[in-house]
Amino acid sequence: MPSLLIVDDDQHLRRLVRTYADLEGFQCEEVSDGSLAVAALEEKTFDLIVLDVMMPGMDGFETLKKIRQTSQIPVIMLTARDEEYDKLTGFHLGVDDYVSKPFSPKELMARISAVLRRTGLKQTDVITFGKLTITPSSRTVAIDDKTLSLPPKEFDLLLKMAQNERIVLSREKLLQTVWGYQYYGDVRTVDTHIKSLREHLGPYRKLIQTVWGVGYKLEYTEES
Amino acid sequence: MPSLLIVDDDQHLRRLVRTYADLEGFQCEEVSDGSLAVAALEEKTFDLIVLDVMMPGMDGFETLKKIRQTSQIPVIMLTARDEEYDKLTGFHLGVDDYVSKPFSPKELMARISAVLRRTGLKQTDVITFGKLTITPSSRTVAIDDKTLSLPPKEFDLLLKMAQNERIVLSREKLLQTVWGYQYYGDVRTVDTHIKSLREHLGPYRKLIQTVWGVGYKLEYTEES
DNA sequence: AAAAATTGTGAGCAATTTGTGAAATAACTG
DNA sequence: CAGTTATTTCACAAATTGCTCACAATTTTT
Repeated sequence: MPSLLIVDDDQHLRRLVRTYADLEGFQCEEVSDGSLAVAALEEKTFDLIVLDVMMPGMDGFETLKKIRQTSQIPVIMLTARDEEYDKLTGFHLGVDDYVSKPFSPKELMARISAVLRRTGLKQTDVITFGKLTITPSSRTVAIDDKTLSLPPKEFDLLLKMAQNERIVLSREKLLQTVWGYQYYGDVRTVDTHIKSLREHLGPYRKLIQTVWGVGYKLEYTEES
Repeated sequence: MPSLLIVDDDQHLRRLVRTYADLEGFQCEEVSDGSLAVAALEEKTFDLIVLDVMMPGMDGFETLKKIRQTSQIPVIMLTARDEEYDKLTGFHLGVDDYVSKPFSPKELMARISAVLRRTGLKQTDVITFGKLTITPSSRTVAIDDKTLSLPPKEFDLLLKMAQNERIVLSREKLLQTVWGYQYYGDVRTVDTHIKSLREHLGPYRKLIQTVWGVGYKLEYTEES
């Protein structure tokens, strides 16, 4: 039962979406503006967000920008007019789909299902960045067709960052998720592992970027 | 008596399939969604899964992807429309067959039998890695045309790993599946058997790879 | 430019995990 | 039943990995 967060200032529209989403068996939650949405995401995790572009205060774009700093949750945008689609693509914010108002609830539901199916598939067995491939089931990393096996912690660290591409993860967060919640060691241990992970990645070391004062992130950029 | 796992959110459909499968003498189990299916597979082994594509929550694709991380069990997919067949083939998930709704129970049974015959052959016949051949029916292993017979546990261990090529199996998992669920012995027993299995495999000892901190896997890599 | 804060790095030691041989126990075979 | 083969446990050696710390390098702030 996937969970949905519906973000719209128009209460009628929220209700409409919710009614149909309930029928499809989604677990719904509604908020009336962008900052509430960001807050809700910090509290809970959702499988998908339906986000209206036109809202007073933080509009949909701003909200999404904020959300994308901490999450890669799938997003479907509601736009007032088709023309706004250009903006959506322009911002590279990772919008999974958009629906123009007025829309039929059925269409929206169909798109929600489609996005969930797509993104569900994306959590595949392999994660790829250019010629670097991570395969969790065999716990191997392949670089330029050569496989190498990393030490457990390094592999888990890489995997965690790969699963959160472009999102900065603090040392604390990494310790929590990779090392486990009851780990009380030195935070700088992460640095040491990042270091040797970089060594192991060779030319792909630049995948791992230091975000000064915050933590690390993995980001793949085309290079030749 | 082959065992079947039926995965579908629609209870009527599950019952329908089960009724006919029982008649054919299959040992059936039913679950209503993908995550339950994954859980069931961790508990028990089945000979085949009948998996509906369209399900709330984890859909069939997602579920299969997840299953494929730990198992190569044969799968028959139930699709709502013929068009979805493209997706099935496209994703290289190793779907053994598919049946489009609405289907006649007889057709489904025929396909189940066919898949079991096919894959059954694959399983009972031989598994090959280069010049190493494992023959479950005679419980022998041939290396470079010389057959050798392994002790029971070693053979089962090798077979289990061979059936999960490239997938890391933890000691716990191996104990569960090879030794049985009610085995309470020392986990390190696995190591001992791995050791003597390696000795028996001679030059093919490198098929069995230690995945530090996790377990063992069997992986065949071309070398000449 | 200096100070402060943060990150990179190398090295040594600690801890964990695995390999291995041997011995004890169990199961099987003729 | 005796002898053989399998299985399991255990202890210790070997290997690998993880952790901390000190100091260097870098970035930011004052």
